[in-house]
Amino acid sequence: MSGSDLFTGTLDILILRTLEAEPLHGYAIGKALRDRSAGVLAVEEGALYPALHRLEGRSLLESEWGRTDTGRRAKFYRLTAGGARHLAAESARWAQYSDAVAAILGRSE
Amino acid sequence: MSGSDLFTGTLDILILRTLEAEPLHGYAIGKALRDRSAGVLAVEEGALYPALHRLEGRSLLESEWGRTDTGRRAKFYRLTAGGARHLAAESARWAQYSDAVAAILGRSE
DNA sequence: AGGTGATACATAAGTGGACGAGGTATCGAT
DNA sequence: ATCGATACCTCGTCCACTTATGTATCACCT
Repeated sequence: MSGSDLFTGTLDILILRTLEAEPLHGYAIGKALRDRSAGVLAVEEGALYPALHRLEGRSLLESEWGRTDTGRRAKFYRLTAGGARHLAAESARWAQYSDAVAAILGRSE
Repeated sequence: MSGSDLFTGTLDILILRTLEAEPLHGYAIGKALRDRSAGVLAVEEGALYPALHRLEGRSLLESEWGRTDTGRRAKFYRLTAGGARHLAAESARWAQYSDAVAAILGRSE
């Protein structure tokens, strides 16, 4: 409970969503999430890579080794059709869930 | 993965928030959350009671045996000062986090 | 030449919360 | 008398996340 950890279960959707626009390699996904959230979504590597393997194991992602712009070796992940479906479903579930929590917590204004 | 399970870490705040208005007993807390969220927040008893004990162990809650309106024996939980502080902090963290997730997921736009 | 920091991947041990399934007991209603 | 709802509890299991550690390459600085 370091105060900056993720709420379990959200990482998968965040990854899938990040890959919806374009294939990216793992490290770039972590960086993208951190940047786009101004540091709020600080994904630890020890959570990120297992998550990617997990998602690939469920065929929600596919991977392929390649090279970055700067010529570095990296594994690129791409969303599968199943992954897109899963993202849509889980994304809806998250929306419903966070609305419910917000309703309980009450708007802070 | 029943499709209605909680996102780990949110249960504590939901409980604390529910007790902010008035002391309630465990079973009533679960029911309140389920009712106020139209069934979205379905708290299993196997998660609820351990959570209450956990929170009491951290002195965020205090408990006392009593009787319900209908005369049934029940353990009533009350928010402590520390619990209120914890709720405020974690509630803010949740707001920040869910906003970040919403920004990534890009809903409502 | 050596050191540092960022990039890029990976796994292992440990923590801890939620689930599922079981249990006890009381009460009102059928 | 049994059933469903109320009200509590705990145990085993699973699994996501943390922390720590490891490999390796590359740019940059001194």
